[in-house]
Amino acid sequence: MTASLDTVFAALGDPTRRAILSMLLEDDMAVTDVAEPFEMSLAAISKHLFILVNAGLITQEKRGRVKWCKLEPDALKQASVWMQGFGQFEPVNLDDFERFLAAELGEDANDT
Amino acid sequence: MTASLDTVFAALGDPTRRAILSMLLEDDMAVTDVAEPFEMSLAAISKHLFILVNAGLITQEKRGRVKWCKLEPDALKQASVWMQGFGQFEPVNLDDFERFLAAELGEDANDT
DNA sequence: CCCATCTTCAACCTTTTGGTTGAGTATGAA
DNA sequence: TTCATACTCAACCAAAAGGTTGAAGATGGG
Repeated sequence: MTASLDTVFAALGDPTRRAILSMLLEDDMAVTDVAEPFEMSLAAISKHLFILVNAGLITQEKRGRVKWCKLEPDALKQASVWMQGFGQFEPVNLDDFERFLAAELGEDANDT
Repeated sequence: MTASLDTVFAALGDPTRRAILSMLLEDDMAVTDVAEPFEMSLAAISKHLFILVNAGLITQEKRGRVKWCKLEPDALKQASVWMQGFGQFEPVNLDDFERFLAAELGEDANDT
């Protein structure tokens, strides 16, 4: 909603929230399912999700008892444009991304 | 140095720090000159600069009494790659950037 | 209706963040 | 030497962030 650079970058500054975004990249998820891999309470995840909603990075839709979380990648666009003003980074390198994503999930979202 | 996604995104989450980066885009600057436009103490700016150094977003070099601050745009690359994994944003749109930059400077770095 | 499930709310706690002030260090200039 | 400039350090403070727990609100199922 607000989606200022402040709220977007601040939201991205937390590894739990980045992991959540990565998970939602694969599919929409219910709140409980989002929380499952993490070693923290459901309430804590609920707060993280609220922060992501506030940054415009996800939306939530309640169907029945279940609240579905959906990634909204367009919210990253403004931030991406801001960053690219600092350097001509090669546009989209998905190989690099896959590696970073794997590292992120490996470090932050493991439930071992 | 550390330059994890955590530290980079967290550093970018503060409008003062983003404004500093925008200023350094034009030229290297001494700490005192960086602080000048802001309505906060030099010590506060010094701390912000330390956070930016820690995130790898700037480097500092002391020559004589003066400590020069230099932008290190490459530190944004990893974060940029991460973000681009969430959407195929048009690579570099400097027009958009100029507008956001102007808005940022107008809102955050005014000393009226 | 009764119960289980999904999610949030409220109160609380600890740590971090972002700021202040005053003193201290290092350097250059006269 | 003496003084001003450039910057950081240390102590402190208020507010925000990130977590907990227990209770409560919706909703669907039997």
